[in-house]
Amino acid sequence: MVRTRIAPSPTGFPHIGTVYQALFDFAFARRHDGQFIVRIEDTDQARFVERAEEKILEALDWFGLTEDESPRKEGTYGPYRQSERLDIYKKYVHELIEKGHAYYCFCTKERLTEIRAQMQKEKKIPRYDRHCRTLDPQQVQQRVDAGESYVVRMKIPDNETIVVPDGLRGEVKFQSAIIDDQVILKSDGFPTYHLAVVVDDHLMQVTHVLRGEEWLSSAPKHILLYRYFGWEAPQFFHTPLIRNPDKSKFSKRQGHTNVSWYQQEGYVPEAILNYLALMGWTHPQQKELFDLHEFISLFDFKDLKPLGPIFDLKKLQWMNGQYIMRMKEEVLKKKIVAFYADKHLDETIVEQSVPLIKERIKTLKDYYDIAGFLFEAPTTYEKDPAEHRQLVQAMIDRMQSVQPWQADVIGEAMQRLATEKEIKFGIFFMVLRVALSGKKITPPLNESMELLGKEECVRRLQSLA
RNA sequence: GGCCCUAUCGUCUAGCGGUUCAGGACGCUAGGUUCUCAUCCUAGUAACACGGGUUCGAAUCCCGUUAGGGUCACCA
Repeated sequence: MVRTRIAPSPTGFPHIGTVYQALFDFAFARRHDGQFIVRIEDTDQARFVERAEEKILEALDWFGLTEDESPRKEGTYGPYRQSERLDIYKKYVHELIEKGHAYYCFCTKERLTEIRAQMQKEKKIPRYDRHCRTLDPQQVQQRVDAGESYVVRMKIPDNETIVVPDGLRGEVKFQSAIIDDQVILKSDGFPTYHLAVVVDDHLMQVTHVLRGEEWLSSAPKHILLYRYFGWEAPQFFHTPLIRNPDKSKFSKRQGHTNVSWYQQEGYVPEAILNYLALMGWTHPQQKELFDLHEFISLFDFKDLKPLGPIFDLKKLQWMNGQYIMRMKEEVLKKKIVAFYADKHLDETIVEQSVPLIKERIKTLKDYYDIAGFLFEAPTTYEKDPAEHRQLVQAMIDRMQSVQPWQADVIGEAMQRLATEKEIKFGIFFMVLRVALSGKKITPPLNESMELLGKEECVRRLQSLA
């Protein structure tokens, strides 16, 4: 049985990095008829953001990466929100204390800051001095009973090599001597990530843990916890972090990390997923364009490469254009109408314009830039059409006689006029184009004119003549 | 700074000791098609970080250097 999970913290907007992770988890779980879980890691009350959980789940839906179990889809291993599992953690913390693998610590934050500063001054590794590790057990109990504030720390062995098996890198070795006695239960009664993640992954029977590379250095602590509990650890895969163009960790400042940005810019989820899949993974036939279904049938964690890819918006743009181009016209129409919901576009015009623009737009947002003139007459002109008053008047006259008002007939009539006037097509049609749309770049003119209707075309030209 | 990870065109990557003076894609440049733009077609641009080994032979294996990244919290 394969069970994967993402474990986002509700501390902000849905992050594209979370989607990146979810894509692999989802594909792997589907491929093996397993389950993909969403567990909300809300153990940091200070950073909690209202509605963040909801937005993360909505984002997954948008991408078609809907989970099998989560706070909104209770399975048999819930609850799926860590803040609702406090009793569970407490129980396991006590088990660790009883087994002698963890201990109470009463050190104040002030003291900790002090010793850290001291150690840094002495150029030693800044870590906890294990002061409370040797406290008298009876005194400890008294202080706890007296209600004194405490945390619980796990004991790290003195001199041991801890091996972290990583599916992408092999065995990564760490010396225990440099690892801190990590706090596993905070003074507010909440567990830290390290304890919660181990307990939950075990209890929820997660088999494959895919998480960011930033967790690799704390993985030995998790390995230790699994050992202390006597549990079998899941398989770990620490994925490279997506990077900014300057190779630093993908950040809001330099890149677009917020999923909603992509939605607002008119990217389609299929293209984003396809693009993301190509970061660190290669299709066996070197294919670049493939859908989620195909990806599921091929993906394995083992094929991931531990390199930190840079997010290239240009390529995403190209890919988005490819998806739009290949999309069924009916589907594209619906997406455009939905994207411009606030404009209440005339659906018939959108439908008829889709064949004209599908090869010309890279994002849904491009649609109105290129086809907006079909819905409203231009108010500004990229070139001054007033210079060609006479020509415009001639166009109007010729249009009146076009019958029927169809693209090919219109085109023929206009070409004939241009020939008569001895004007090059390029120049002639540019004047007409700008006069009708205000723009130098538009979809094919004849078809656009047919869509606009004779009356509207004439009206627009008359306002200039 | 310690520890850990990584190292092929600007970017994403193929390559898993010899058939590669390194292939594809995006981007960029030039040309063709065309009423603009886009699509499409053609061509071009551009990389094995460096230094040692191992080997008959290294982009491919080993070591070191350098560079980049991650991490060193009662945040995840």
